[in-house]
Amino acid sequence: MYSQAEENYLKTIYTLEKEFGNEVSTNLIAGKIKTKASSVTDMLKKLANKELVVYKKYQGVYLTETGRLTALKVIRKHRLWESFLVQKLQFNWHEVHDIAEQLEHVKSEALIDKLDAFLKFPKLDPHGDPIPDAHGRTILNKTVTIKEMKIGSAGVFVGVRDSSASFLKYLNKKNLALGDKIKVIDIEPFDSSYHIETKTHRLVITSNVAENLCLKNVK
Amino acid sequence: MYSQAEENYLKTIYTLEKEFGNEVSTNLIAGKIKTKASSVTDMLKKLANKELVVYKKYQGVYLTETGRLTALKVIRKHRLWESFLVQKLQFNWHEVHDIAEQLEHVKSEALIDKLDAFLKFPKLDPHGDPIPDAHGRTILNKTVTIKEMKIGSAGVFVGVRDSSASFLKYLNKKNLALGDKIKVIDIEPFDSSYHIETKTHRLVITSNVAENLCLKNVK
DNA sequence: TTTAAAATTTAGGCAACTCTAAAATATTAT
DNA sequence: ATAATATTTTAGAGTTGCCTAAATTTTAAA
Repeated sequence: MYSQAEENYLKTIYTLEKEFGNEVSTNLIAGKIKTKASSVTDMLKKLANKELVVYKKYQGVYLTETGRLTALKVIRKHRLWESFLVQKLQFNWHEVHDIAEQLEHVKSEALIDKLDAFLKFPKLDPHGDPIPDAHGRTILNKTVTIKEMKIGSAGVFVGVRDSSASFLKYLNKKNLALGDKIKVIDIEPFDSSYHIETKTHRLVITSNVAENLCLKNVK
Repeated sequence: MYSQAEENYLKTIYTLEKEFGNEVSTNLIAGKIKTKASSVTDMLKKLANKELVVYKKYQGVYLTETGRLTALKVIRKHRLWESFLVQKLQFNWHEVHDIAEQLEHVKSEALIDKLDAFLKFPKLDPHGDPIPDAHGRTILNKTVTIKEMKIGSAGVFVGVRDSSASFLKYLNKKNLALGDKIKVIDIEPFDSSYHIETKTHRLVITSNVAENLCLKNVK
């Protein structure tokens, strides 16, 4: 079993690899988890000893297969807990991150399997990110932003590009929630604003907003 | 906020106070949480500095009001999580303790309040122990063992006196679960065994078992 | 009431994880 | 190519929570 600190490093390295390509630098990690570079160096040595990462002094790190799988298991737990918090406990999706950050370190295979079943094996979390299965596999998560859609097409709102608190609050205010079916009614050529429609209401969003809303199953 | 270790000590001191009266000894605590007496001494000093316990060298400890409330909040979380695991995730009640032991340390008032609501504000956990409310208050938990019941009376099975794994397994095998309505059909004077009835079946239990099953709302 | 046994505390140390400050290495700009 | 700058590592140290071994205090027994 790995410590919470180790799990956090692995998860961080995993997401940084995705974002910036392989070979993650010490400073990048330090920035992400708000520690000092020297602390990161210490931990990287420890992870390298356990063969969870490949680390060469001054050259950055990347995950081994074991490291990647371990990271994915933590991410799986994080996203399942987030789904639980939103779907079952009625949290808003911008409130759940810090809580899931703690829950993801609870150790029990049985717990996470049963939670998965309880939630009916969701494939995407409330932010629209894919939930890895027990083997670390995820579905292809082909999403399209509203900006890429044509008039008359519709899809299911599954995620955002910008997950800043302010943007998430904007969505709440406008009554746009994950899982909503959204249809593009009209596109205004003048300012490329979008007229969209949900089950309950219609509204106009700016092009800026349109490129931050991700939809699935667009037809 | 208190560390996990601190919370565990407070919880342990609370339950030992209940079981053995005030002024809990170092060795008692050490035995309960499987550490050495010297480690306990270290921690007691720390807790005393934070005014969570009153501690006099060689004289044992007892909780302050703050300490007691903090302990009760941890116990509240533990029991709510146990209820969740059994009621929603279909765990058996003898499997949930170790998982709840981890979940009880997750920090979030909102989380525990929403969990409480999701479970419909239960008053007793799966073991029949009372769940403190946010202020540390519990319902009077008047229970009666089968041994104390008369022929023809019935009640709701809410807890056990002996919560050893082997006894809990026995109950599972006999298909006796928390929440079952149990009626006393007959008492055999010869060996004082009890003939009891649930919604689904009848069985005979020894006097030994009868004094370990607690029922509520007995009429 | 003195002594032997049991319980508790102190002293010194270890492991995990963090930090600051200084040293080493890499990168960039001239 | 070399100097200046930025990045990374090392060295040394602090905190939490645990340990063992030795010293102290309490308790129970003779």
